[in-house]
Amino acid sequence: MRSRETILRQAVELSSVEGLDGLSLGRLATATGVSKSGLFAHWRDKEQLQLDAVEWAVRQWTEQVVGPALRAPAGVRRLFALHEARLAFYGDGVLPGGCFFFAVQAEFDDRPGAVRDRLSRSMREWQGLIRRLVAEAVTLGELADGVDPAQLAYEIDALGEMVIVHSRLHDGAQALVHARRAVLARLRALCPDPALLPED
Amino acid sequence: MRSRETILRQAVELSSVEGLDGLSLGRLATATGVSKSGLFAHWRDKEQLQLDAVEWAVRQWTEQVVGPALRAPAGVRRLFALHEARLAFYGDGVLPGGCFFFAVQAEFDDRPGAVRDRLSRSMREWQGLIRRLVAEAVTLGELADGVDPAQLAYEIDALGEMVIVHSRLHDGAQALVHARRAVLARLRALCPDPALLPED
DNA sequence: TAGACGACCGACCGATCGGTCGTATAGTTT
DNA sequence: AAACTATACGACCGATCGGTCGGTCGTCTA
Repeated sequence: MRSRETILRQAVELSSVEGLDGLSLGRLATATGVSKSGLFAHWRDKEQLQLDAVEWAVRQWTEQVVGPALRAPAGVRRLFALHEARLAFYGDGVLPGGCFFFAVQAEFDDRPGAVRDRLSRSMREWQGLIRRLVAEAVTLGELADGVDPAQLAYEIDALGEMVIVHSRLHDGAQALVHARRAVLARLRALCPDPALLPED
Repeated sequence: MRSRETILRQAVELSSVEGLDGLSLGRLATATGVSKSGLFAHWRDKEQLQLDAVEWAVRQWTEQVVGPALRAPAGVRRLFALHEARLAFYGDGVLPGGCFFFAVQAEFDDRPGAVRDRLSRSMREWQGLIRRLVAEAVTLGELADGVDPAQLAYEIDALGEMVIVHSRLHDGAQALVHARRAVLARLRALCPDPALLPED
């Protein structure tokens, strides 16, 4: 039996090009060396496979972005570590993780269903994580009082997310630099202790 | 003959849901009251229709976002006016303009072709416009010297663009407030003359 | 060793896709 | 009134889609 893992990875890779709904089960089958009906032995229908593919992608994100960041010291350093881990994930580029999420959420945000619900849940968790780290940094006194967690979380998320758009159309490396500098400058301006963050 | 304008508007509207490539010519035909073969009397093939649909959407953007902003006084006020016009365009929501661009660029950025080229050209022009307005504001002395136009343009564009993502998953109105406040605070920090920008 | 079972296959189904073609019709010209 | 032209139509094409079905083969168990 071809490993489920292999098939899901391949599904995510194909979906980052042709979309999760535009993903052809026939092409996925030949790409993984399985017959099309072989796929239906593992998944009831296309939607179940889509859900599992999203689940797999979310796990990659959690393991490679959230996990490493949580190992950084709590406070503003952990917040910036999360931002940097995300940029590193995008910068790798080999894994279609970044563009997968970007493409798929744009594809499904207008269409109700289990896939959209799963995606929006994961996005809400991501937003909540950033907000929580901001609030934590404020509590620790590492960010100025009066910082609105929701406002700052929006800014950090936006500055990181747009790397995806820019990296395709312009110079991807430059977008990463811009995204890093923007958040770094923003945090340094709000952080009483300059030693907690890198110079540049 | 049904007006080309009507058909293109309908095409953009449908594409914002099912994607520009996933757009079904059959559904577009019935939605506009034209037969499917009637569409082929106006456009050679699907790609030409897609290109015209993108062109139509770009024109909407130019007329409703770029145009009004350019009527504001030059300098940092024009820069902020551009940001506000964009947010207003997204906030309207009736026109699927915002999500159309977002969905379509995510759909085509991996697939070479005339549509992708047209989209990336228009995005490059958009980026260039912001950069030019930043540089202009610096020249007029309305922004601090040493401001990197490319860096600031990235930030303004990112903070505005993410409204699209957030408005679907969370509270859209709140995202608009966050985006407006973020850019306003950033510009006020760089602007020697506080009177040029609104309080909040 | 008999048999139950899960993985997998090739062939096939109805539906829908983009696109073509012959024809009917309305309006204009002669 | 007859002839011509532009426009749009319904019917149809091959290809591809998601999904089903009958059946094969290897493995594990009683």
